[in-house]
Amino acid sequence: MKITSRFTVAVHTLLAIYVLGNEYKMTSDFIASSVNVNPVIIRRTLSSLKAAGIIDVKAGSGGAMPVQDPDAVTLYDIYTAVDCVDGDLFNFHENPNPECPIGKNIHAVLDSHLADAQTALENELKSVTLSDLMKRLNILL
Amino acid sequence: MKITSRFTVAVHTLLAIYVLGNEYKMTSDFIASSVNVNPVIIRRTLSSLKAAGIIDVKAGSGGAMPVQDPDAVTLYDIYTAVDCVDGDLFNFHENPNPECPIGKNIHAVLDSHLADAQTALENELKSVTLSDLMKRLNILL
DNA sequence: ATGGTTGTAACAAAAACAGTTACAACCATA
DNA sequence: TATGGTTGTAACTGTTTTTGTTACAACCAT
Repeated sequence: MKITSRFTVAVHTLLAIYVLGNEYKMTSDFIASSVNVNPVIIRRTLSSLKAAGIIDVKAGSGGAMPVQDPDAVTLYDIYTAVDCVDGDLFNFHENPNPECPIGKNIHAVLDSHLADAQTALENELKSVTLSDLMKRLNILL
Repeated sequence: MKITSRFTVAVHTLLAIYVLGNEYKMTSDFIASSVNVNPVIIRRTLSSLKAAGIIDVKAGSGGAMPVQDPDAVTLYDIYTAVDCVDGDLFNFHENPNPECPIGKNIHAVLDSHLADAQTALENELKSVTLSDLMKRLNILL
């Protein structure tokens, strides 16, 4: 089980737009060649990021550009923008037996702990901004 | 994306064994009817939990029983026992373009943050023991 | 020896992801 | 206003992962 690569592709895409956007026109073809995937994958990613209000994409003339300040965009925002997880992170088996004392109470016993774990993950993602990544990237360049 | 139900099935299975094990013989059929899945699913779960040293399973005569103290078994132990995640939780797209400044450095920029998020999740799972769940369950019964 | 059980292989079905082709809609600009 | 490059999206394929099922040999207390 892994969290879909849509997430890291989206981060990669945003870094390209925010860091290289002044130098180059950021078309889906350009970004696709940096990420090394099919341009359609990038267009889908751009659609999601646009719907989340993080970037803008010019139809026709082409090119993606920043909308939000990179300080305001966290990894969590990107993670939700590309729908990595639909609601609960942990999967339950359906219809446990209500006749059984365990089956009847398994949700009551487990749910809060699983929610805590998911929240811990998400809080960590909220603590990192696009701006943080850009600073780190600039040191490496 | 969701974490496989093998995990919650395994927790359910262990609660059954630890809480009802004195009253009933815990066969795969018995547990399967509480969880409401095919008995083979439970046998596979029991195999994993046995391999992790948490329980013992009697072939032939049948029945599963506790080995480890419930205080010593955390949700994380169960999570790893059933292989919810193989190594990294977050998936990367393969072979980003090394000619591109972003592609070349995307791992250096992202990896540690993703590892932190994964660790936060896992630490939360480590903080809950089977014993905690049993106490909560006893209140509800 | 037997009856109920485990362990596991083999396979089918379903769901999620990833990748691809195709093409209409769009728009700066020549 | 025609054009060339681009986006947006539908439709489809292939792959992988997960889940469910049947089948049966090996096991063992009685």
